[in-house]
Formats: sequence, C-alpha cells, structure tokens
Amino acid sequence: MRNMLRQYIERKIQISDEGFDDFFSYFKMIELKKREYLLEEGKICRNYYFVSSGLLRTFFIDYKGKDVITSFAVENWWVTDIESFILQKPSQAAIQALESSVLLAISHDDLERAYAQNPMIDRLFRLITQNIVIALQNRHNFYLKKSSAERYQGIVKTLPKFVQRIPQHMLASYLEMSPEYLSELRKK
Amino acid sequence: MRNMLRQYIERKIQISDEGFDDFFSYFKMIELKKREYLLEEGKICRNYYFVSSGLLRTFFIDYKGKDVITSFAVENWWVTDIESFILQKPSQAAIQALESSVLLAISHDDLERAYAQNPMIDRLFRLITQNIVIALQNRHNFYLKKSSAERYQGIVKTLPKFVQRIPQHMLASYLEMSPEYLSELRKK
DNA sequence: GAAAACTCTTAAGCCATCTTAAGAAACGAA
DNA sequence: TTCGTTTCTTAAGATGGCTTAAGAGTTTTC
Repeated sequence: MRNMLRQYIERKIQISDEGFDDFFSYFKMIELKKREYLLEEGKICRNYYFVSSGLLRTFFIDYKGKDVITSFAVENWWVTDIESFILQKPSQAAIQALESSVLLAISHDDLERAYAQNPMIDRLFRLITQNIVIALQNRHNFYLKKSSAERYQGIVKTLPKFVQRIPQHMLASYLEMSPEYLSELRKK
Repeated sequence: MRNMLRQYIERKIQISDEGFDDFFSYFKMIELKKREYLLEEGKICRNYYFVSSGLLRTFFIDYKGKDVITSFAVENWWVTDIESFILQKPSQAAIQALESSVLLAISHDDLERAYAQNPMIDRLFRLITQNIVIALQNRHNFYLKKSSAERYQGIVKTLPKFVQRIPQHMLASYLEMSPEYLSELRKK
C-alpha cells in the first residue's frame, strides 16, 4: 500500500527516501465497505484520496432526483471533489464505494504543508492535475463527437475489465443515457 | 502587457522582481488579426499563451463537419490545447482569434526550463491547472443538470458582456445546441 | 431459504432538439 | 454604394433517446 503510492509517485517525479517518508507520514489509511460513503453531498471534502484498492463512484443528484455519475476511481487513481477540497466549500457531489476499498488520505492542511516543505510535491500535483484536465477534455470531446451507440462501444473496447466491474445502469448513467436505452443498444 | 501578466501572477504566487524578469524573458509577443489561426487541427501546439487582449475560440470539427466550440479565451486567461502542448502531439482542436488579439507565448521547452529554475512556477501552473479542472467540472455538471433553455439563461445571466462579444451561432455551438433552436429559445 | 431489494429487459408512446430550407437583415470589402 | 458573405429567424417535418410500466432474473438480508 505504501509501495503502491511510492511507485506511483516515482513515475511522476524524483523523490528521495526521506522526502517520501516525510510526505507519506501525512497520510492516513481509510477502509470503506461496499456502499459506504466517502463524501456526502453538501459536506466539505476534507481529504485528497489515493485509491489503494477497490472501486468508487462520484455522482450528484439532478433536478429530477436521478443519479448522474461523473467519474469512477479504481486502484492507483486519486479521488476527491476537487472544487470542494481546494476551496474547502460544500460539495455538490457525493463519493461512494462500489466495492470495499482501501484509501490513503491526506488532508487539505497537510497537503499545504507538504507543498511548503518540498517543491517537488507541487510538481507532483501539477502533473496529476494536468492529467485530470486531459482526461476530462478527452471525455468531453468524445461525448460531443459520438452517438450513444458509439459511446457504449468505445468504453467496452477501451476499458473492458472496468465495464465488468460496474452494474449496467451505472455505466448508463456515466455514459449519459437511460439504462433502458443502453439495454436496447446492447441487443445489437 | 508585461504588467498584466505580473499582476495575474501575483494573485497566485509570491515572486520577486528578479524571478519575474527571468520568467518573463521566456515569453514572446504574438499578434493575431481577426479570423487568424493560433493553432490548426493536426499541428502540434508549441506554446502556452496568455491572452493580453482580444478573444479566441477553441473548437474541433465533428463527424458531420460541423464546428463544436469547446471554450473561449479572453483577457487574463490562458489558452492552449493542453493535451497537444503537454505531450507535444498533434492537436484534435483548432484555436482561432475572433477579434484581433495580443498574446504572450511561452514554448514547451522554455516552460520546462522555468519549472527547473524556479519551483514557484510549478506552483503557479498547479494553481492554474486546478482552476481549469474546477471550471471544466462546473461546466460539465451544469450541462448535465440543465435543459437547453436553462443553459442559455444561465450564461446570459452570469456572463452578459461575454455573450455580446460573440456571434449567436457560436454561442449555440458552445451551449451544445443548434443555432436555429437557440433562436427559437430567445423568442420566449 | 423466503422476503426484500436490486438489476436487466422489452415495448409503446412521447417530446426535446435537430434537420432542412428559404428568406431577411446586417456586415464587410473593394 | 453595391455585391457577396455572414448571421439570424421562422417553420415544417424527422428522430434519437426518454418515460413509463411491468415482468423476470438475481442478489442480499435476516
């Protein structure tokens, strides 16, 4: 678990044993059971989380009372409500474990301390955040360019293992279509 | 122009006169006439641009041959194709001036040099990139939650000056609807 | 191991938004 | 000032994807 984070970081920046130890000392381990909430809508997201194992979803409730899933997080990804975390204001979204999960959490204040202590942590989070922007933009462009059928085929082709781990109606929500319509598309 | 960038930066990080001079020395001024392209689809985006004055749009062509505008940039914003810039790979999008514009450009290599020279530049771009993520997510959530009519009303209310500067069919593209439909909505 | 709670499918009817087309108005270049 | 180009509007017809509803599987819970 410690090593997973270490290896993750070393793919992004150079860090000494000591530098890593200092950084790692800020993290706390969190275990979630299936269906447990990491963050509820309206609460402030206090931590940035590294997913060591498991699967989570970020979603909000739209004006009709339906879930809209905006992202999933699996092993080796980070999860947080970025706006809520950065500005320490109430979140619009909720985060829930879909499988029992193990996370490493660093608080907002501790992350600020880490930035102050070691400039390479600034770089690490610059790189992570850049990757988030690229992923968000690619997703947005893909959705604009493709029909529903192509969105479904696209995700099945690029992330087949991932598709198997989540219920079909959640995939529909993520793909921005109704579960009934996804079911119909699958027939073909 | 130099001062605009200075003031922008000072709102994000602390920087000395010397630190700013070093950083500023990497920038080149670029002037664009109305309709001129800053980046064409398929080319590599070589620079990160700070908009000193003017207005630009980022867009791509979808499978039906229609423009889809993904963002606008005005004074005091940054503009680039982030994926193309970071990975130095061909861009999927184009960037075009909608008004004659003045930009400050820093190349990929020079920005890497600036990161190496001064860790505060890492922090600056971490903060800029975080803001981009927040803006992208807010936009995405807003679009998911609202009908076409509400999207139009929302942008008119929050960015009235901005709406006046762009042709209506481009606003329609940005709002992800046809210009005819937007025209119909405006009647009400 | 039965009841309750999810999950997936099927099908009919509906509606928000698009497409196509064509004319009017505004703008821009020479 | 005029001609061509761009922009905006209007309206009719088409459609992708949604809603509703109901039933059949499948898990979970006690």
